[in-house]
Amino acid sequence: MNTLLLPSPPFHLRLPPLHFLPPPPLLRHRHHFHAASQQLTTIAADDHDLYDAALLPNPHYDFAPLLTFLSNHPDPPTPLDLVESYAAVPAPLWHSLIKNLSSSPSNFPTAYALVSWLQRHNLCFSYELLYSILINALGRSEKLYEAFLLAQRRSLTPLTYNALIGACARNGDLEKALNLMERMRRDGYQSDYVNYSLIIQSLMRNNIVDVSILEKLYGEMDADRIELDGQLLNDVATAFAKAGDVDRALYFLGVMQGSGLSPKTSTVVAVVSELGGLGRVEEAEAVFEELKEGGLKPRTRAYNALLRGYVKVGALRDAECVVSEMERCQVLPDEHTYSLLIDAYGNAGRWESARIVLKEMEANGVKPNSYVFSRILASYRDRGEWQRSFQVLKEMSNCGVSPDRQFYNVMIDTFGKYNCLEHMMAAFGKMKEEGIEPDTVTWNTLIDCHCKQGHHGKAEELFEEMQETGCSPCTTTYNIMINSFGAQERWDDVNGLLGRMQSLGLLPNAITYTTLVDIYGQSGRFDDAIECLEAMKSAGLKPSSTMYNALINAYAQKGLSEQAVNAFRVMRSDGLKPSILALNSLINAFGEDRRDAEAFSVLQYMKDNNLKPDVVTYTTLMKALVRVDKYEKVPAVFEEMLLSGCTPDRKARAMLRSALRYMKSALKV
DNA sequence: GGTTAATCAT
Repeated sequence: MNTLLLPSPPFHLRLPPLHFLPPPPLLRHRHHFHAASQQLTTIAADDHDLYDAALLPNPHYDFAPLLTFLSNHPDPPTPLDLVESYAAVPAPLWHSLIKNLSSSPSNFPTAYALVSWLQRHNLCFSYELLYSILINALGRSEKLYEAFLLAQRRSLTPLTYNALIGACARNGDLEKALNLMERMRRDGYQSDYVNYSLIIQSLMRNNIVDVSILEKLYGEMDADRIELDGQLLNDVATAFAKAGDVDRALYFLGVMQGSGLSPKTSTVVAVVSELGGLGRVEEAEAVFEELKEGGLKPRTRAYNALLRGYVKVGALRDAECVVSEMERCQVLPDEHTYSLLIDAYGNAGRWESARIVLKEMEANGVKPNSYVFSRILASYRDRGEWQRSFQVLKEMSNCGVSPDRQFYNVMIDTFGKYNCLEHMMAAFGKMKEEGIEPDTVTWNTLIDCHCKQGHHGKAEELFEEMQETGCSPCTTTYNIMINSFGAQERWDDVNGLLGRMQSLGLLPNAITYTTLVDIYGQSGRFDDAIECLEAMKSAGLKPSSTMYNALINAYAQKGLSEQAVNAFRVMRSDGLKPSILALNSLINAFGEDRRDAEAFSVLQYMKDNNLKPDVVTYTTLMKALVRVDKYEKVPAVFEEMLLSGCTPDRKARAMLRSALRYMKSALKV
């Protein structure tokens, strides 16, 4: 796993101007971190000779009699001469033998018997290492429960901690892995870098990366000065890309380049895809070009990532170019390629072209499936054209494709988001009629849409029904219900939900805490709100700007400008950048507190700090003026908004109109 | 590979 052993890079990334970032903090001490905990992985990497030696009949030691004896008599006494014949075996040979044995699940009982035997006769050193080899092997063969049993028989040491964390991460039990890591840190040990890789990989497995967890992990790695090897750098870069922090991801690509490592294609693809998703197509293209210049042939997934960007910004010509380049390079388009292309035509209102793509798809032997149609439906939903649902459904059946669960989930969400609760419930009924079992996403969508329309009673009924039909609520479900009970100021029920989460072992996430801050803040319970903020910090989650925004907003709406400013300061001292959202709330706070001059000084602050004021900024400023009866100053603000390139929306125009109305009535008097 | 939850102006 040493970075020096990796092949030299086939290409060098030239990155867009992002080199304002500080030098890599994690690479300063790469040669200093060699905790005992790493021995486990070191054995795997470095002791090939010994490892092989243990497989073969050893010139000095024949283990066969011992192993035969142990598999027949797991519970000795062992004849003394048998014990003595192994007294001089060097420890590394035992380590290798156990590792070799436990790599095959059928030999596991023998491996375990051997470890117990060695300990009983005190023939080896570092039993912790032996046990961690066993735990590690159990984790690799999906025997997490057995791994825990084995670990719990003794107090946890760095070696067993690491083996157990690895076992959890490999088996997708992220929560247990994180809890163990936390305990390990509290006990004063640092975790193995391999475990950081395994945990980050497990974090990415469901494709949505929780930024707070990632930030927390990265903070620990930084604090512990964990060495970032090639694998971990790739994992961290990919995770940051998938978490939406593409600048961080680009930075780690740069770090790899600087250390002479080549990023994996999958890492580059994740970055290109994320850049595309953010509409940063020039950068996406630049990184993609680097991939090609390095002599690597991009395949379908890489092209799809680039295509995503062009579709996102509506660059239809560029999107078409990508597809023709794929043809030229004989890279076969897949369902994803086609569905992106269909998205692009759909977004441009070119339904006919989209239909042609569907035909082409069939002609090329890629059968359209529910996935493609759910993408089409989602893009209509995002543009507000929920009526198209029926058309998509018809088109689908023309192609002989039946909707699957996820398609129905999108459809239910589409109707729910546009106030069509009857259509939504009808779709839900049809889904069940067709024998498709609703999942947590289905129920969450149904419940949340009812909450959003203010039908909290129905939402609660659905929450009960969900459980009656045997579908277990997840963290998201609880977050939705906490929000609903909070809106109704049912504080005991909110606590009831939190208690149930805890008894089920569901950890509150950043959204849970933010929701709590929001609902407590909105109803003026600021002490409770701040308590939640503290609880989040002590749970080890990094407070997000969203959370502070919720708090600032709550103070703002009550006209408590001093407290809002204070919350803003605390946010800054936590190292969070002021966002437009937070500053708009601050303007609102001053406005509601009749401090219009200060509201305008926030506008100045935005301009001085290269933050572009938006429609909300100007609308809130106009409101601040109305609040202090300075109607005559409103039109100038509206004017400035237009000049700064903001398109006024309904609310902005309404604000101007009401100011003009007040002016007129003031003139009459 | 697609779907769900929290933050700004009437």
